[in-house]
Amino acid sequence: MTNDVKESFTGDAPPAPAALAAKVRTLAPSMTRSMQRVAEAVAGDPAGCAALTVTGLAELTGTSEATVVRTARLLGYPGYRDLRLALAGLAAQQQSGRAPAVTADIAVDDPVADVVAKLAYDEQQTLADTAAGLDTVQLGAAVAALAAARRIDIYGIGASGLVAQDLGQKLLRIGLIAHAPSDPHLAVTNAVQLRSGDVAIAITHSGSTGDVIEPLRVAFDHGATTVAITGRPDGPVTQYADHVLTTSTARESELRPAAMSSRTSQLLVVDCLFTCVTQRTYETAAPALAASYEALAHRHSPRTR
Amino acid sequence: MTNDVKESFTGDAPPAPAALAAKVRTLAPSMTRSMQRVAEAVAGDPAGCAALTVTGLAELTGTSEATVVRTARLLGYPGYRDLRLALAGLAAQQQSGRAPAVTADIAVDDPVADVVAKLAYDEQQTLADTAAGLDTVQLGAAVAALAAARRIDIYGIGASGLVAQDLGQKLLRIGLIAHAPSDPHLAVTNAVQLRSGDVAIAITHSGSTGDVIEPLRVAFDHGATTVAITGRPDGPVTQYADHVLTTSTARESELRPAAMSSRTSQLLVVDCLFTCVTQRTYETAAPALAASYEALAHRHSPRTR
DNA sequence: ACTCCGCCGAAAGTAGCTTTCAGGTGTGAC
DNA sequence: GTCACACCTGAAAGCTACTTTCGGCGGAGT
Repeated sequence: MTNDVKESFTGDAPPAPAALAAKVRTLAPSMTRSMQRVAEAVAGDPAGCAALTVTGLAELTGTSEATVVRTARLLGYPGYRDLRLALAGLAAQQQSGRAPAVTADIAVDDPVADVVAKLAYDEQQTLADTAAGLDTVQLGAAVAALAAARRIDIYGIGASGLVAQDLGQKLLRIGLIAHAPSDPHLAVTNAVQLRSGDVAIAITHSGSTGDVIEPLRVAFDHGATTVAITGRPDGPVTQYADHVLTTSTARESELRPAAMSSRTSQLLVVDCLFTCVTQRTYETAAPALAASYEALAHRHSPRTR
Repeated sequence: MTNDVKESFTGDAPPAPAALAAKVRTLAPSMTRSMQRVAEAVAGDPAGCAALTVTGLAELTGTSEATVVRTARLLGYPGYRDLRLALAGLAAQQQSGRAPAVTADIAVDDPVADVVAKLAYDEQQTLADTAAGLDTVQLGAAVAALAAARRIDIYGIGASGLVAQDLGQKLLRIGLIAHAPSDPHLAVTNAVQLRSGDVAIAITHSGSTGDVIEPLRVAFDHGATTVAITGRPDGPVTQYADHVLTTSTARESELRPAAMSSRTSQLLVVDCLFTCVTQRTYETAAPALAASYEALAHRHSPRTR
C-alpha cells in the first residue's frame, strides 16, 4: 500500500457521474487550500466550469494548471478532461431537472415552517448524495461478510453510537448475533473475542475517533473482517478496515451541526446493510423478523380504532 | 469576417443542448455518406461516443478525424471538443431521466445498487411527507415549552428509544437539562419528579406502547407540559399529550420494516425541535454548543492532513 | 473517355492537457 | 527559539488530442 510515486494518487472510486458535489464535500477536508478553491468553483458552478479549459479554470481560481489537474485526480478522474465531461453532464442534469429551492442556510430568525422545510430538504439532499456516493462493491462485500458471520460487533460513540445500536437491534431481529457496546472499554474487551469469520463494524463520522478505532484495530488484529462507516475515507480508521463505506458530508453551520447530516447518512448506509443482509439470509431472516414482531404485539395497548 | 474559407461552415444555430438527435435527423440528408456514419453513431450512443477521442470515433465509424470534426461543425459546434461535452450532457440527462423507475417495492433478488436507490428514495419520500404533514403550530408550542423548561424527560423504547436518546444528547449540548431513560421503570420514577414548567416527550410510532405512555401519563398528572411524537394522532398516547407532533407512515413490507421509515420521520421531527429550540435560546445555546465541540476535540487522533 | 467537382483522409500544425522540477511556506522536533 | 523536514505550489517542458491544410480519388456530366 506504499504509494511511493507522489503524484500518482488515484482514488479507488470510478469517475463519479452525478455525486460530484457530495464527493467534493467529502474530500474537501483532505484537500490543500488551492485545491479547495478549485473544488469550490467546480461545485459552485458546474456549468460555468465545464466551459473552461484547464488554463481558464486555473486563472479563475487564481491557481495553476497543475493544481487543477491534481484536484481532478483527487476527485477520482484520470485527468481534467474527464472531470470536464462529468461537469458537462452534471450541468445538463440540473438544467433539465429541478432547480434547488430552499438552499439558503438556516437563520436565527427563520420562522418554524422555514426551518422544517430547510431541514427536510437538507436531509433529502444528504440521502441522495450518500446513495450516489456509496460504493456498491464495498457494500456487497460487507453484506456477504455479515451474512456469514458467526458474531458481529458494532462500535460507535456519541451520535454514531446510536446508529451502531440501531444496526445492532436490527441484526438481532433477523437472528444474527450482534453487539453494539456503548462503553469503549467493553468494546475493546468484546473485540478481543472476535476471530476470523467474525465481523466488526466501526462507525465514526470523523474517521479519527480513538475510542472507536481502538476496538476495530483489535478486531482486525484478531483476524475478523472489519468494516468502517465513515465520512473520511482517508481517515485513520480505514487503516484497519477491510471494507470502507463512505457517508456523505453536508455543509454545516452553527444551526446545522455536522452530527445531523452525518447521522442521516450513516442510517441510510446501515439500512442498506440490513436490507441486503436480510435478502441474503431470507430463509432464516423472515421467520425471525416475524417472531420478533409477534413478541412485541402484546406490549401495545388495544387500538382505539 | 471573411467567410470565403471553404471549411468554416458554422450552422447559424447555437450549440444544441438536448435536441441533438433531432438535429441529426434534420441535417442527415444534407450530409455526405461518411458524415452520416458519424452522425448515426453519435445519435445512437451519445454516452459511448462521449467517451471517445476524435481518433477513437473516427476509427469506430471507419472514417477520418477530419470527417468527425466536419460533422461536429455541421451540427453547430465549434469543434469536436464541444460536441463531446454536449454528448456527455445528453448522456447524463437521459441517464437521470430513467431514474424514477425505482418506485417498486424491494424484492428479494434485487441487486445491491437497486436496494440502495430504493431505500434512499423511500426515505426521501418519508421526509417530504413528514415535513408536509407537520403541524407548525404544535411544533412552535412544543418549542416554546422546551426553551423555557426547567427539566426535560424524553421517553422511547426500542427503535424510538434511540431517537429519544438522540434528542436528549442534542438538548444536553445546548445546555438544557434532558434525560432519556431507556428503562421503563426508571422513566416512571423520573416522571414523578416533573412538575409544572417541565416538559415530557413521548416518542412512539404505534401510539400505543404502554411502556412509553405510562411515564407520560405520570408526567401529565404532575402538571408537566407533555408532547407526543407519534404516527397515530388518534392513539392512546395523545390522551396525555398537550401537543401532538405527527410523523408520517410509509407503506411497509417484509424487507422494509415500519421501524425504518418511522425512525426517519421521527428524527426529522426531533431535528426540527432541536433546531428551533436552539434558535430560541441562541444566547445560551451557541456558547454551549461551542464548548461541547471543544471538549471533544482532543478525542480525535491528529489529522492525517 | 475526358474533365470537372467535391468528398475524403494523411499529415502537418496547434492548442490544451499532463508531468516534472525547483522554490517557498508552514509545521514539528529539539 | 531555531532548525530541518515535509509538503504544497506554480513555471515550464513534454505530450496527447484536436484542428487545419492539402493533395488524391471517385463519381457525374459531356
